[in-house]
Amino acid sequence: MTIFVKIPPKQKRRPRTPANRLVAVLVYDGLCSFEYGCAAEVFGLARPEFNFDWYQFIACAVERGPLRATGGMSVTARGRLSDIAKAGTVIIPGWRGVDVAPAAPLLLALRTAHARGARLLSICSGAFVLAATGLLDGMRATTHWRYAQALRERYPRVEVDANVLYVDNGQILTSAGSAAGLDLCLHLVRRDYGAEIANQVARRLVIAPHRSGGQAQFIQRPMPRRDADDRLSRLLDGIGANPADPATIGDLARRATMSERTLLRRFRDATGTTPADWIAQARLDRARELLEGTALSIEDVARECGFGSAMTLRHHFRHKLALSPSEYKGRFGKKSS
DNA sequence: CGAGTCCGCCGCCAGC
DNA sequence: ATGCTGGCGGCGGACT
Repeated sequence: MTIFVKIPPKQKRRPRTPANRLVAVLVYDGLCSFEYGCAAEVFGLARPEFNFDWYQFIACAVERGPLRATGGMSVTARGRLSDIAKAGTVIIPGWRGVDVAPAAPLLLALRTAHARGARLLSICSGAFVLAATGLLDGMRATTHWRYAQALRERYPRVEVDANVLYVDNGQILTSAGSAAGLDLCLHLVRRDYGAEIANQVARRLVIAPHRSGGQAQFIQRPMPRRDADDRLSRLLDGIGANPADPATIGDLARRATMSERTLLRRFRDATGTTPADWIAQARLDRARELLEGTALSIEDVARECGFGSAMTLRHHFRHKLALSPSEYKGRFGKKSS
């Protein structure tokens, strides 16, 4: 698998606050609680750890409450449809059914928001609502793989790609099923505030490091590639495939055909971290696989995944996982009889 | 744990 | 001017 790195268009040292920080999330009868939760978790929590303004968050309902939500709850939203008119970002967290046509006032509100320049995001079956507005016509989009065929049939002008986590069309973004909504929301944070801030949000979410080595957001996209990004993408690809490969910064820079200084900068822009830290993370991932799935000794595992010695492996394990390799093996490894 | 060495990283600045 | 690049020097963390 080849991975492609999405680099935010422009990134400064200081976070770039989006002009309109109001995020409106649609609440409807039959609300998908989890998809809603993804948006609320990323955009709706207080973040005192940041010394700059975070997003404002408002839940908007079309119908009068209380409304049903999956999981046996009923909810009432503070906001109304009119609040969508003020939002800089509108999120559709799923939809109550692929056969249920969205009400005309909702579609109008979304089209108006789009014309005003607001960004529209859908999670999972929320793509059906966006498609109903006609705004997805001629665009690439995605949805939950279970609904991809239905979306194609109902909206043949939408180019449905079921093999990606999300699609970023700039002003309109769609994501695949359920948890891919988190990836998309984090992607937007990355666009707005940069990779480092997005990583901090991800860390607080305690998202499994397996998804991306715990750092950057990858998009698997069979799209026209950006040549400028290609060199770095290839490099990250190589590190992931063979983390044991010992390489100095100089080696990496040569492989990526850029100077060391530029590599460091581009690396941070794309991943929010440094090469050494990234490689250590990749090696740790590899070490965990080996500890889980093989009977190799700690010493062998250390050698195999590129740490110089068992001591170094222990050090990184302690540091990143607050656990020793042998504890990890005992807990997650194969039963040794 | 500490001393010594190494080098990864980043601020700064100059050049294109 | 602006934006990106690359070289230099130094600090601090990592490895011995």
